[in-house]
Amino acid sequence: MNLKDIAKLAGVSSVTVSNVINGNHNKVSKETIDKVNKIIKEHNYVPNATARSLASKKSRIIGVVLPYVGMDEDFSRSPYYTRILALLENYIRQQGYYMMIRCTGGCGEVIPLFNTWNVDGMIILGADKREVKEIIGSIRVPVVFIDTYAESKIANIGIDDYKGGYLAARYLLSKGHKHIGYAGPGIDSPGVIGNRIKGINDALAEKDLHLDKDLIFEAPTNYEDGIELGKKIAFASKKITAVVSMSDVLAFGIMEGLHLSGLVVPDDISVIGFDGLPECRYTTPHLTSVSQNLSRKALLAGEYLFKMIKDKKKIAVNEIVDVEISEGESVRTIRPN
Amino acid sequence: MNLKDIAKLAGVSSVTVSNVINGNHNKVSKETIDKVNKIIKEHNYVPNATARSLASKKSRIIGVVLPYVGMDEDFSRSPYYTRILALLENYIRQQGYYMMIRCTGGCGEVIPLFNTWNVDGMIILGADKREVKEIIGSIRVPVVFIDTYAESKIANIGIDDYKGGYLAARYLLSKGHKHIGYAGPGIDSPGVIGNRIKGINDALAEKDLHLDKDLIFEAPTNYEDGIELGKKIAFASKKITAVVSMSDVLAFGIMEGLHLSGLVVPDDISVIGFDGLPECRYTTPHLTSVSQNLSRKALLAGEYLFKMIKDKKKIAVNEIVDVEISEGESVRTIRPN
DNA sequence: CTGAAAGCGCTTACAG
DNA sequence: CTGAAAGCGCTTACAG
Repeated sequence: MNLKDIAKLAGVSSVTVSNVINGNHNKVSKETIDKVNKIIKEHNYVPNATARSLASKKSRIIGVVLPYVGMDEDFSRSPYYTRILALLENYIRQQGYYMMIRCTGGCGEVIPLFNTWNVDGMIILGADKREVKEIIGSIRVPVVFIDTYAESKIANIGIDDYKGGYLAARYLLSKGHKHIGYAGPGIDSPGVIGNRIKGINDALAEKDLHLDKDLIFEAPTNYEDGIELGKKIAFASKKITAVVSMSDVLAFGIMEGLHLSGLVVPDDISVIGFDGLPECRYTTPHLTSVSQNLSRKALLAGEYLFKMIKDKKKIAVNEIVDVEISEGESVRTIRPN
Repeated sequence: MNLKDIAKLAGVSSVTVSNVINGNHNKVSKETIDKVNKIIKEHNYVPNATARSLASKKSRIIGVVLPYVGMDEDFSRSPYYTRILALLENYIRQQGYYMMIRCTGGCGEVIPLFNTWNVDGMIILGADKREVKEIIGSIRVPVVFIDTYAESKIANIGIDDYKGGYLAARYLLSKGHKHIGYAGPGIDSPGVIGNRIKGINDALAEKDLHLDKDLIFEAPTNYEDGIELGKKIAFASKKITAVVSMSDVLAFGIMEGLHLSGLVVPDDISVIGFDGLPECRYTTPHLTSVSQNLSRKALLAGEYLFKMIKDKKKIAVNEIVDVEISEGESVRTIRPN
């Protein structure tokens, strides 16, 4: 069954059928519309999307790019990406578009991939500054980045990482903690981490404190590395009373590592995470975390993308979604003695 | 840049370029191949996938269908689906195919969707018996189901649900539990749940026990409902000492509900989950669970699908992946007094 | 409001 | 080994 068949059955031309399907109702009479629709329904006809895409140069496909670590990795390692992905799927589906997803180490390799499919737009998660130029230079469709810091004119949806770091440290300080540790990627990483570190430092500085070099624990933000980090922290300087972790998943690992080392959270040491995932409630004690509004991030990403697609012009914008402390029970109050 | 441009630059016909791109090396001389490839590389040419798909009637797209609950739901609610999805993405990507995903309430609505894109194959998660007929009746490409019970001749990858139920109950019995509860979807659901229930009952029967009606707690398998269920269980018959939950996420909720009610797991009550997700290690105590090998399920699904695609014929098969108890600390040993 | 013609960028037989 | 021709199933101006 194709357009021509339907046209023949309806006694009209393919053009007319095409106009009916595409809702160009100003070009077709009411009766013709009804007649054609009836035949379409009777025969369960669905237009061929590849032919449509080829002819119209639109695909209704949105390409979504997720970062991955190695060939054997999969994105489920990161509940954060998973959640965003699910939210985007929902949004894209409700727009009547299709979602094509791809994990990749370098966004460069993804460009030919999506060019090949004439995607109407792309959403790229966690790209770094260097990749951005390569991407926007060679892609003509609208792109929205999530969590990317770049000088270039791009549409980006991020969070207030500085404030996140600041709030985490302030929260711990307000609970009487003075010797605060850091756990996460190398503290000299630019962008996301750099800004959080700055926030932490500024909060500490207000109390004439600073991040002690001995209390900086660097590791990738996943569960397994978290366990190792937890063990290290357990045997580190005795004065440490709290740790700021750069992700919830890392924090889960840290809590486990501390537990395995015989320490109790929060009695012996407090932990605060970052992201505020639903999984924070799976742990005992529940993880206190700097919570970001993922629904809002996904919503904004979708809205900007479709606005660009509909208006056919790019938007340069940097939307910063607010963060807040979501309290669990993993931070204890130290009484000033 | 299109085929024709490349052909012109290389001084050959489009057919020849096409043959080079598609690796029909027996049809082109070595020198021509090199010449054409050089030009392709120089100009960063990528073939237009929609045109290819239209002409060849192959798309290299695999459609993946996930079940969802309501319009506002997203699949991240279920770490189980998320994990499978991530594993499938990895497999599909490594085959050089594209993955298009879709959440849906009824698989019926997904048929026109994927027909429209000429997908080369589909993987459908958690379809129920009634949907199967509708799907296989109206789709011509290879389909692999995951976790589906059906009489029809289909390719399905499942787990040994009966054994899972049996092992869970046996495990609890071996620890001295006699009053065992059930938590999960309605126990008269056919398929997955029905078989697990049967396994539980058979294990209990071996000890002249049975599932007590008072100890059956029905709810959808998600965290929030789990909390409510945990509270109910806490105030249920005093004799209950252990609960078998039909999913890990539900079990997490139950543990939380019990905790909120002042009960301690496993001291006051033991809990065993189902799935064996990595998240089992996030809880304190770690959740003991009937663990299924998700990597293997995804691998088998991928292998069967691509075998069907390559051999161009359907396979009827029901692969049952083994399950085993993955021990955490959420089940206590009751001393016979 | 309706349709004939051209074209989107490929691949598929087929002929040489 | 190479290429001319036809066709995949649509949409896009354009003419009426």
